[in-house]
Amino acid sequence: MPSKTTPMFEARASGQSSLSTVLGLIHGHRAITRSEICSITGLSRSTVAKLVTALVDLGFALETGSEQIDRVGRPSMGVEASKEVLAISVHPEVDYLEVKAVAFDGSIVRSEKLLYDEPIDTHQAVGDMVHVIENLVAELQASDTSYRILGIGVIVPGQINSSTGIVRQAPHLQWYEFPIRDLLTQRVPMPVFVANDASLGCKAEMAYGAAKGATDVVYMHGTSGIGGGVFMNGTELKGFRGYAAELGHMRISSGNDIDYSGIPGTLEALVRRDDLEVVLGLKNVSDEELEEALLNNRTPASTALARKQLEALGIATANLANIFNPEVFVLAGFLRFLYRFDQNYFHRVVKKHAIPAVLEGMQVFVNELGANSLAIGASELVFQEVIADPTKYGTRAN
Amino acid sequence: MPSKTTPMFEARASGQSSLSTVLGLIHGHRAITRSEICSITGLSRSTVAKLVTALVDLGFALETGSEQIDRVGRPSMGVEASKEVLAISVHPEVDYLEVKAVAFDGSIVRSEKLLYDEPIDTHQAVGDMVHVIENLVAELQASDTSYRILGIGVIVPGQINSSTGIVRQAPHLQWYEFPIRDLLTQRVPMPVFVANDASLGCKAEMAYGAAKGATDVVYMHGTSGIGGGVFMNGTELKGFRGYAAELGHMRISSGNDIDYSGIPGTLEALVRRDDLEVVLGLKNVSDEELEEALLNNRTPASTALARKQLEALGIATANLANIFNPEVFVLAGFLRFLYRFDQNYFHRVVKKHAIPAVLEGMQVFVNELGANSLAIGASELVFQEVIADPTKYGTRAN
DNA sequence: GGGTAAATGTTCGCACATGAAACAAATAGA
DNA sequence: TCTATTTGTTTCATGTGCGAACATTTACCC
Repeated sequence: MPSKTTPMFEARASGQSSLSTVLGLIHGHRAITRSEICSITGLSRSTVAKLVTALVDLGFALETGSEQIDRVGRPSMGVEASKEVLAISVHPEVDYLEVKAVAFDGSIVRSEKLLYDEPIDTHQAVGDMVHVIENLVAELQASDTSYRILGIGVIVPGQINSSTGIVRQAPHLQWYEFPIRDLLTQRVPMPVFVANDASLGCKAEMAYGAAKGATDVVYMHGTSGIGGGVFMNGTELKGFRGYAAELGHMRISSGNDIDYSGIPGTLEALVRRDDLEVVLGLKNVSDEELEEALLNNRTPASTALARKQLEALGIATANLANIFNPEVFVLAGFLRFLYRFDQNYFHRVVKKHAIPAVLEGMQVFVNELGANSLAIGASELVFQEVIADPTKYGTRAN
Repeated sequence: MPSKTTPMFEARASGQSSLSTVLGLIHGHRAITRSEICSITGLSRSTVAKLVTALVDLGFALETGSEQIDRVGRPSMGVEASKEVLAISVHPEVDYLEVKAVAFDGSIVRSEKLLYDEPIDTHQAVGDMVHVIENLVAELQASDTSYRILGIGVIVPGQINSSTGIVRQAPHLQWYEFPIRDLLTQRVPMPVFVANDASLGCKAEMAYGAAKGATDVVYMHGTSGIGGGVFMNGTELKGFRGYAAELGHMRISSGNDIDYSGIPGTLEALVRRDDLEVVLGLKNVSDEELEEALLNNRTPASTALARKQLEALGIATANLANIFNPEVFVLAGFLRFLYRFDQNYFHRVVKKHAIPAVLEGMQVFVNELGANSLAIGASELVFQEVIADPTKYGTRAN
């Protein structure tokens, strides 16, 4: 007796529960209509209605009046991500500590910054983080809005084991084998997640920036070294122990210049922000100043250096294109304006070293998101967890 | 009213339907007990019983008498993958065409080989494939066992777009932009899948060989060029258009030697099987002969060359370790004995160029599977499809 | 040899996610 | 105002999968 309903053993919608899927959609779009959810997920109207009501009950979403016009038919009801559900991002750097509260719809609700005149030790770093977080939480709880803070995402410029939450090395901060997650968890009553800065930048660009909508993305972030983030088929490349995507340490030349890890001929050894500052007669300037100087005061020496760096960057990009065949390649940090210095030259180098097929349809972008990109990425660490199991983090877990 | 049963909106077992999961387990283990299925999947005994019965009804599995002893309790019933469910692998090469019938339990049921004295054109290649396949099918259908042939997997030594089934380039075979899948589909009444040889070798080693049980694997296969296969978190790295994992074209040196694609300084340009033959005074020998000569007739010249190649291979391996942080690294083809020539030296080079963290727990293996590895990989193309939707391919799709 | 504990198979009923169908509601356009 | 279109709402049927109770088969102890 064949039936028109669900066939026996039907394959379920891609992996997670439908509740997660729908919550992910709402989060990703910030605002969406119920009918859009139907068409994207393929779920029926009745199911979507039930799921949305459940999410509203759980406090993750709000139903807004239908606003859309100009179309035949009953207008679909809008669903928005709650602005009261928050994650806290924590970003320790050499000369500052920045803590932000990011809402479930991606907006920044609060922001605190602590400046350091001199380097601090790990002990003080943790103390400061806890202190700033506690202040921020108190402030939020005192406000009129009834915020719900679900977790903390820590942005670390270095190698992290994301499953243990231990910082393996962050040369910049002089952190080595530093169990930051456990130390924070002990002192803050919330789940804590730790990730690499480049990985988070990539995540943010994919959610709301240059790589929006793309599923196969390679991201390179140039600060003092060069960090990388890779997403393939929508999921992050983590590797066996979580140390994957160390793109800066790729050896591309036979030269002997060494990078921060002592490896010769690597991308990071060849493409150095410091060298750009030197050739322009600058020291410790901001990205904005360096960009301004590089693009507008072109000298033979600076051009030669930029070209040399662009060649290395192009070779690395081609290698990564051959390896990953990405849809979008994002250049962030100082790579952004190094690329802009002469993007035609860069593309020529890439073309020379990549297999033609992998370049078909590949797009190179610079990062779109500015100062908040890392905070948004860090909030995603928390929100992805929430999306994976909404009932666990919801208000009325009845 | 809280209940002890499934909580509302419970997250379903990782993605697919339970029927797929269980069928995948049976396929992967060849033989497994119902209680093992329970503990691995977390499904209840009653559910597993129902699913196994369904799979037996569908013709994918058999229930065998319980054989296990030496344990308290009622012995669990064994479940085996059917030997009557088949996939056909087709492997065109320059000087031969090999077609095999692979059973759902991984065994090779039939094998046909057609030798060529001289290169053939694409038209003849397709004709020969169809012919050999038809013969094999007729032979199988005439046999006593009632085989069910579910699909064809084609192994191509070159770049494939796996979604369109077009061979972009296979320099060896002189195939360019060759829509092999559609051509075969038109003439053979079965689903046809096409994939790259290295990707299939990797798949097979993961299923039954050196990388068994690993989820994060990088595989390099040296024939004339160097092909690669990468699996991360259990899923294949395909990239945006399916051209990912072109590991041989990674540039690692500033040298000017070019590879098959005209790119200078790449792994493939530096690590060449031909060069090894030349330095040993050989020409067009088999892998076995070359291995024998390389390992047992060591001369200063061959040692110098092998070292040079091992250094390049080591740098590439380190780069890939930094990029992927794999659990297992598999070297196949002539890389297998190049590695064995001096594996200590290789490991020293890797260690020098990789970040220490990514080498923790990383294992380097040579391939374990021999002549049938590609056929098994090709059969997986078909079987994975079957596993994803068992009811579609089952016998009694009632 | 008989009893007991442990593990597994079997059967039954129930929970719940989901779709289909029928109906109600809200819009644009004629 | 009527019609077509689209969406929300309600109700019902179905299939997956769990738990519980009971049956079966083994090892082990006396």
